[in-house]
Amino acid sequence: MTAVSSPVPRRERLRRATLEEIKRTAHAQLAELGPAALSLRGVARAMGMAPSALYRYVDSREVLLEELTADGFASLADALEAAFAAGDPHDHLGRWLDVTRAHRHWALNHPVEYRLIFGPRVPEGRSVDNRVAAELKRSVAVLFRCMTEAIEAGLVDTGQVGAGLTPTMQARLRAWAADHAVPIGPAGMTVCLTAWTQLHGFLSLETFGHLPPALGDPADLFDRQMTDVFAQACRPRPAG
Amino acid sequence: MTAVSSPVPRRERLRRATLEEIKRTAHAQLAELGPAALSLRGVARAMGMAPSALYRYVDSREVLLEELTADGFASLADALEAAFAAGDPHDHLGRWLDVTRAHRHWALNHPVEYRLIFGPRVPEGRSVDNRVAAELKRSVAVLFRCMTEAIEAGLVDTGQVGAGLTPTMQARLRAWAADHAVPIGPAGMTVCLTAWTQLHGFLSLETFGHLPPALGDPADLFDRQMTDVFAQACRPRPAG
DNA sequence: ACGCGTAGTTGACAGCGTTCACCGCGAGAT
DNA sequence: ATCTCGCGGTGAACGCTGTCAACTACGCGT
Repeated sequence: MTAVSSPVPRRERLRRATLEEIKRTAHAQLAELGPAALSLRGVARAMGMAPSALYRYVDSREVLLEELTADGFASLADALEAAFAAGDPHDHLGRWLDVTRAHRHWALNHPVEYRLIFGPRVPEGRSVDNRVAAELKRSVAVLFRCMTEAIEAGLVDTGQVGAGLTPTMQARLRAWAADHAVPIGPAGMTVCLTAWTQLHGFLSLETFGHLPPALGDPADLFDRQMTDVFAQACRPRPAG
Repeated sequence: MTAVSSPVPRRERLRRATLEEIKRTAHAQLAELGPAALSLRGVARAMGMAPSALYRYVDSREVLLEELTADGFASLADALEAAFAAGDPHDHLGRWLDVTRAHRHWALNHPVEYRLIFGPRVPEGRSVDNRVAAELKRSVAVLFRCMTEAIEAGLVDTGQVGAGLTPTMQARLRAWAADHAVPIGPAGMTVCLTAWTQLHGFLSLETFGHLPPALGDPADLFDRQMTDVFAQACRPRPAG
């Protein structure tokens, strides 16, 4: 604040500031109107500038939404990492519950963002090889870490879990793990994937409004499912 | 065709025909452009009529999409019921796999419809107490039936499953079961819910493009998860 | 002090959902 | 057989959207 020499040349600083304001304003509109109703003109109107001026900062409406999606994933990843860091490193089940509950609470507290980031990505192509993929990777990495540490602690019967997978699928899982820099084999990845699909299935049904409203707050159902999916990984498989 | 007396008074027949054509055309546009890009004007253009004429048949674009959503659920429910009917009534695991595979194949073969029906429903309200809810109910009812028959066959340890649920949640589950006319208790509903969330979590991640493309076709991962979720229901719970 | 790049403006184009006023034909009633 | 009314359909219009092009003004570096 008191610095006479700014590290960034002021011009760039102002640019970043307005870009930040654009994203803030867009986020606000998103939160109260939903992704479909977010309009560049509305953002410009709220900011008191001409619609076309936004194009100095944003390539298109789609790109802006993509940017907000990446921000959403980043926020989720932050929440998960915080829960992971605050958990007891020796109580693997407890920390797993902490992290998954954090996931659920983030979803419930950021319903529109959840819809945005976990809703259907645009049809085909759009190889989101950019920040979106990176932040998504960061958030699932936390879930993976919970499981890998449980595996390293000897809680999971990885031998039986891996059985029944085709070699090609094992290779693919290995590649996926390598892409996440997670030091586990196909068996561990299978456990992770099961946990992730279970978690996401519950939350997407809940936040997308497909669970009957009469169910109320299914917090204990969620806890039970998350406990079960963890516990199941810790036992030898039934013959499948 | 040869009838001289039409049961419906011709006027109504024509009306239903064009309405059907509207929905067919809209469905085509939906399949190749996605829900966001479906436009009434486009439908009218493809049908060779003025845009405003559509409003004689459809209240609004939103209502048309709702109608297509209901059709999608109906199509899914048909596929599930067919798989259920074709399955061996005594091989509960086999039939469960048949039904869930049918679900997955429907999702893969109707990607846009899947996004439409299982994507985020519009924010709050919109209590879709109409056909959408009915057809959704019909499709989950098939999954429920697989589980209830397995329970009736004595395959599931319902005693232990029900433990750990709060009384209010048990009551809600009971109400939900009653709403589906499914003769099972809260324990069975918990199993059903777990199976459903697992199933939907996998498919939504897959069809919404959140699984890494490097995974290829995760058919055997899907089979394993569906087998596990069924098998887990058939064993006594770990202490949770 | 000058010139240039950059942020911002106005204005326009095409497309969208939706509404309104009008029009013609076919069916039902007299 | 004629009259009338309603229903399907048209065209124009409004206000909204994303996006682009031409133009202006200001501030920075030389």
